[in-house]
Amino acid sequence: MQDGRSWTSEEIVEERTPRRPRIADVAREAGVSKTAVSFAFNSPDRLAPETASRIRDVAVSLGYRPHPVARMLTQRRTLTIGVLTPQALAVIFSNPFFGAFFEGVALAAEAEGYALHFISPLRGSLARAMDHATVDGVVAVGLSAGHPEVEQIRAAGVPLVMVDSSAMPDQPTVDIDDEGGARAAAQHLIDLGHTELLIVGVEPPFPGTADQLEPDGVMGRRLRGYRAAALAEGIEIVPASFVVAPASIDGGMVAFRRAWSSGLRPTGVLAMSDAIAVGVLRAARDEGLRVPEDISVVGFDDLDLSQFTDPPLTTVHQPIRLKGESAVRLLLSVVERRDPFPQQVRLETRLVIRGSSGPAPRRRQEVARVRR
Amino acid sequence: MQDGRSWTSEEIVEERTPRRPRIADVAREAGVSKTAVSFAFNSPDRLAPETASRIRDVAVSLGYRPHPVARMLTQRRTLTIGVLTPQALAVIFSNPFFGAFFEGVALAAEAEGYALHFISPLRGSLARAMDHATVDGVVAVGLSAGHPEVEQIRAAGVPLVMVDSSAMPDQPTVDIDDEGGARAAAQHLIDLGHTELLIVGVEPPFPGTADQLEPDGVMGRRLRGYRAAALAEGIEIVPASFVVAPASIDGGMVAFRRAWSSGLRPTGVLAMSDAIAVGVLRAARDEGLRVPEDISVVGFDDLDLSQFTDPPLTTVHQPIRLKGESAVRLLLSVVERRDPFPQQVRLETRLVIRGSSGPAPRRRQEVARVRR
DNA sequence: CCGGTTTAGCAAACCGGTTTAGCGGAGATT
DNA sequence: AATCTCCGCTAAACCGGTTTGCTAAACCGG
Repeated sequence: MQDGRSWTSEEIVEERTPRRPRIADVAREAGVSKTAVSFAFNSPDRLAPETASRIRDVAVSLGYRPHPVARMLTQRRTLTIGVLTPQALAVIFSNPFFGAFFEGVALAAEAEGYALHFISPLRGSLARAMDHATVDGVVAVGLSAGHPEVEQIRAAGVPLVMVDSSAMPDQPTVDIDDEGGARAAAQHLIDLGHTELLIVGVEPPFPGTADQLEPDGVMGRRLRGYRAAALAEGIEIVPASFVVAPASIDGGMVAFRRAWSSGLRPTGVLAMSDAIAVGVLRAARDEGLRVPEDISVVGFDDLDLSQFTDPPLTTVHQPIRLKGESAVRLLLSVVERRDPFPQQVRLETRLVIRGSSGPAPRRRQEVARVRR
Repeated sequence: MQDGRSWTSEEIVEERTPRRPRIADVAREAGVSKTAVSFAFNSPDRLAPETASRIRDVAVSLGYRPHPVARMLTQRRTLTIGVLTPQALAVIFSNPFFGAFFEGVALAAEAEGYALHFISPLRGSLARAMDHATVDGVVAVGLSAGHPEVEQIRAAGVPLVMVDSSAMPDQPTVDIDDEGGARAAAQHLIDLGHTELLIVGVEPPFPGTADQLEPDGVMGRRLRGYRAAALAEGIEIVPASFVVAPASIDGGMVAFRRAWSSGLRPTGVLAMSDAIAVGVLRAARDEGLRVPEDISVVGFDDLDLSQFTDPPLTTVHQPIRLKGESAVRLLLSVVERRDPFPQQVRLETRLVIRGSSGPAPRRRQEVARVRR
């Protein structure tokens, strides 16, 4: 005030970054109460038509939009569903399986007007990430049932649907017939005369996990399916012929190369993911093997790209998009209290026979000879 | 009260679903003020150590966790960044390009402790979706500059970084050297002797858009690159040899088939996306053409899968993940007010020559004859 | 003209936290 | 002993909306 001028608070405000207009600003400008402004937006029928439209005019002229966070607080709903993954999003998004899965999730969510919020371990902690997540419900994918966060989420009273984890009673879940699909895949190779099988599983995200192989997890179920078919035909699956790899093309290549150079000479490979199968395909070819003449490869998932590989991949089809859709629909049914009873959805799988599987080579030498 | 008993309000509450404990509950139970509880969580150093730990004990025994929405409201930050796409998420997630892009986005976001919130047109309206989005900033990808939402977001004071849209002054953007990449691709084919070129562009998401081809958009820039190289060699690109297709394998197949059956006999195809290029590859083979002997195909993007196609795809590499990372880093630098000056980041492209391109066939008949 | 019902709009409470200003008491300083 | 400082904690204001309860005026039929 040294210049003899007095500053009104309004002027001072103008000097700074223009504050986001609040409901009170609109109310003052329009000469009504905050309530009226709120009504103008949410229940215009409680206002005289001309009042409502006048308020709205003032609102747009001020550039006012109700603050979404404040609105969430009072309405107790966020119109957002959380997608929880035990791995970093960066590795999730690189996986075509999740691409398809999220497609289904997005489809069902958008249809009901919900947005998607991805929750992944922040600085290593899923719990910390959950604390920041403003969601009406959560779809957790690939989270093992024993994971500590599960209980935390349930305790927080947030509706939860688990996808592809071991079965949990009184907990909505969505999964597929992993065992049946795997059995069909193994049966297929066995029917073609294969007896030397290599199984490539999916490496669990946390190497440090105590129970490396939960018998009830996805991998456990698939392994059980493979084994069941083999056992029925008297074929033995030795531990050495079961390896794991990251669920990627590279992972599959590395795994096959390692198995091959360790002396294994399978004529049939059962991969628990298409990405791995594609990697096996490539690695096998690099070894000079012909597919399917020298070696057969069967995948799992039936990704879009699997019909375009060379040769097209024989694989176990699972309805990935539908899985995502089902999970969200199930979730929303409990979020919106339409159906408080936890449901368990199990989707079908089926073997899709394409070009990467064929009759086993007559004699093992035939294969061995090829190797250089 | 007909039974002569009086109900305390507490008992009534107990009858219903157990309310989520609030900060006041913890305060009462621990015999302290709300402030103390808040301090126990956020600035424990302002409390006597034993008080803080006692409060925390009470909190866990009650299962209390601060309500994230309430916390957002006071702290004025959501620790979430929004990803805005002009198309439905269901179509976005099916596109491997976005998979890779989101990988980069997720990487940079998670590194700074931010979660991801996807904003897509809700019931057709991006504006409506934005109104519900609780984010500290937005990365908009593929949004044309003229899109009305852009102004709305800026007016709302939400920091915004635009990726792959036409350049906007005083607006942070991230894009790539589309023109240079395209020029290199076309030059490559021309150097190989190709003169009959087919260009397949990416169909814009909104067929109804007035300016189908913004000269400054991604497609406009790439087309300009193709044209520049052709023009320099005196090769003419007639409108008929420029077609568009959805950015998918299927889209590429359909587009090529249609072009072929309409009588076009290109010896070289310039596709503006790898997905399209892969589709072209397949469709060409379906027509009995050999790649690259009869026809060469050059893509754009260099997706992971492009090195695994048959033959491996010659394509223009762009650093997709880096693009996502850069966008988020740029965004966070303004969100966290480290750098208020809008920056424009332009990333390099480079031609990657693989197996899908080769010398043009000697005579055009040579190609025509192949056709059945 | 009167009692009863609608209508239009307001003040205050509330959602569930954080933050500011300040207060009483203990220990240190003069 | 009086004053100062620091510590540990609290009351109240605040973030920006929605919702409840209520009132004054307008409307209505009799």
